[in-house]
Amino acid sequence: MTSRNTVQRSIIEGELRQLTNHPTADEVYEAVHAEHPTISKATVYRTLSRLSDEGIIGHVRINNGADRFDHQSFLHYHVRCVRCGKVDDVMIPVLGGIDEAAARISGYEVSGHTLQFDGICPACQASEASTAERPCA
Amino acid sequence: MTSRNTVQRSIIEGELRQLTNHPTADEVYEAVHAEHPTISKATVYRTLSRLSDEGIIGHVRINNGADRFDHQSFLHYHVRCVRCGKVDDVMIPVLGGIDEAAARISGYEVSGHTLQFDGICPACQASEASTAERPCA
DNA sequence: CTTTTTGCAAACCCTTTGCAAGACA
DNA sequence: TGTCTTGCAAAGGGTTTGCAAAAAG
Repeated sequence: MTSRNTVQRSIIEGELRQLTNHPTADEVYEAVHAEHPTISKATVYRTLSRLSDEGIIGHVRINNGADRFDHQSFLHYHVRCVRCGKVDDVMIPVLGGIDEAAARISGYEVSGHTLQFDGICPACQASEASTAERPCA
Repeated sequence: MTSRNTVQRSIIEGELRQLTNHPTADEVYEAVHAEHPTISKATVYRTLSRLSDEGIIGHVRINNGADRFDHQSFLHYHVRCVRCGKVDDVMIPVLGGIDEAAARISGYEVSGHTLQFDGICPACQASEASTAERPCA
């Protein structure tokens, strides 16, 4: 139950703090691995999972794609580009009272919600306008 | 581009219409396979995907779990039991104007959104109260 | 007769797990 | 010490794909 401060843990958390674009576990692994080749993928997955369970980092579950991790752990929403897969924050106000409404209607004991937008990011909009169909960077 | 009316397609669609509990593709396959053993899993996956692309059925992307398909294709929300994995409809009103708000703030061209609640279903609440920790039916 | 769809099996992506060795408290 | 964490590799769940044969229009 007690979480230990291992070398790997602080490296992985530190790396996530640099990667502000909602990296996947695998992207975190690549970054970590580049500087610390001995750290394994399993450790990165396990550590990110622990950090998010402990509320230290955010865990963004994405429809249709790998889970992502977030240096910000408070509740906020995301939009995903259906062309290039990029994920950005959407800082609209948190939906107040909606969990209670859902609980009332469904009979579930509701603990939270996820809201995800789908769309086309500015970069892909631009490249679509000019070059017909090309995935953006 | 033209979608053909194959025997498999109508069997798969018909089966989904019977299964009103947001089955996974694999659950649809099991049901179809029970009566039509020659229909392959790949066909079920491909057909469900086509039907939902064409707006004939709904596609429910679930955080942390297999995609599900829905005999209802209009926009509505879902709640998922974190204990047993059950998925139910949550018939609260659709969030009006929220896509536009998200678009304004993010710069994305927003095409839609997904809202998913997490919680504990009535059955699991009951079994939790009595028998501590046991997944519900 | 042309194009889509099927069935099969293998491939694929993302993630988790068993286990023995190693690190932390 | 006693327990948690690591690294490795293998397994796992869910889904997609290449291909040749079959079916639809």
